[in-house]
Amino acid sequence: MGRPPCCEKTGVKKGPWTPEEDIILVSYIQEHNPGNWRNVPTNTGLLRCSKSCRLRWTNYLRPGIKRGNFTEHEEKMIIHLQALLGNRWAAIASYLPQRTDNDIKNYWNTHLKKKLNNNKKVEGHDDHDHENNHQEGKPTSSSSQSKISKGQWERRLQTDIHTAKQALCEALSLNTENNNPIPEEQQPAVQTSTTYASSAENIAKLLQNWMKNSPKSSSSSSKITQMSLNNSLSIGAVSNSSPCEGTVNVTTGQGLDSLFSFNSSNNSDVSQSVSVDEGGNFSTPENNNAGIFQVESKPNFPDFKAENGKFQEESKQNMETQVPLTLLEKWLFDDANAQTQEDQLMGIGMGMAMGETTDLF
DNA sequence: AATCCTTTCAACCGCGCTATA
DNA sequence: GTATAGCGCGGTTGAAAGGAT
Repeated sequence: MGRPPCCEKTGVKKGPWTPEEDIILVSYIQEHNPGNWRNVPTNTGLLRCSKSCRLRWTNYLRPGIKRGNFTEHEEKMIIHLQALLGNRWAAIASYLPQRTDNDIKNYWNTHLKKKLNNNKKVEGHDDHDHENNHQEGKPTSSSSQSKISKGQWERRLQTDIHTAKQALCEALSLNTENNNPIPEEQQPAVQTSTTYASSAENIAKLLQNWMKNSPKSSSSSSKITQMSLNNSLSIGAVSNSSPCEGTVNVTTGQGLDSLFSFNSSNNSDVSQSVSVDEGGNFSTPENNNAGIFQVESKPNFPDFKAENGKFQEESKQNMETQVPLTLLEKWLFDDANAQTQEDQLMGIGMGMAMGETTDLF
């Protein structure tokens, strides 16, 4: 007896989502917040299964998603994290809050894997073991477990932990030490090109029409063109014409402002705790929460911390503690810093675990 | 211009985990 | 302790777009 289907197969629409469906879903979630996906199809009248709705939201419609080309910095982070975590895309995505796990997974499969393979060929490496482990979704460093003794394995495991901590620390510190590490001229066209542009523009048009007809739109309008945060992180109109990229050049109701406007568009993945007041103004505290994307909701704004998944968990934690770093990250920093010197002496710095990836850059 | 091949990525599928009754 | 529902995750698929012949 197999597992029952998540929903009735009959009468369920499949395939690409239309802008109209997107609008229905977005407007529903705007009112009810993400969660309880089971009820979404019935309440919205969408002929989609709940799973499809959730996927569409988390991978596409959710605010804060950056689309388009990956920056060199993002690429580097993905390569590092993939080497450490394996194909745990959701975990990797948690360190790139603007990217979805699906996006990262696709990018890895279509770009980075080839890039690494080419790099290996150029270097003449014959590292099939390493590659196989990636294929199987396991961290590289565990590849030799079966070949080494238990003592060696334990030692290796410890080394892996140190290396992981250090690499994560490095990846995170890239965020904090420099808000915009890539020179402007080297920045990819992420802000000016996106494969989603065409459909996003369709949605934007539909949204504008929809909002014109919406009673909400006339009640309170806020035009957000650009907001420079206290550390040069800018949010808002730096991006392209896609509403999902953070541009809110149209006059919208507050609810939709909050849906589409707080996407950080910088390329360094510096995550910010952004407060939005009732006038649509943004503010950010002094501290940068590396790896955490947090939005403090105020009245009339959807409570995005209630969103499911990792953001909810992390946001909740930060809402409660309001500390600059999560405990884990603090631990990583502290411990990795303490270990750096020791690891270098042991010859197990980043070079060993990341040898082939770091050479890329 | 037509056809075939390759690449990209949105969406689907199935399984595992967790919460709840 | 067990069954069930719901959600999240990773692997895979397939349509569309772009490139090569």
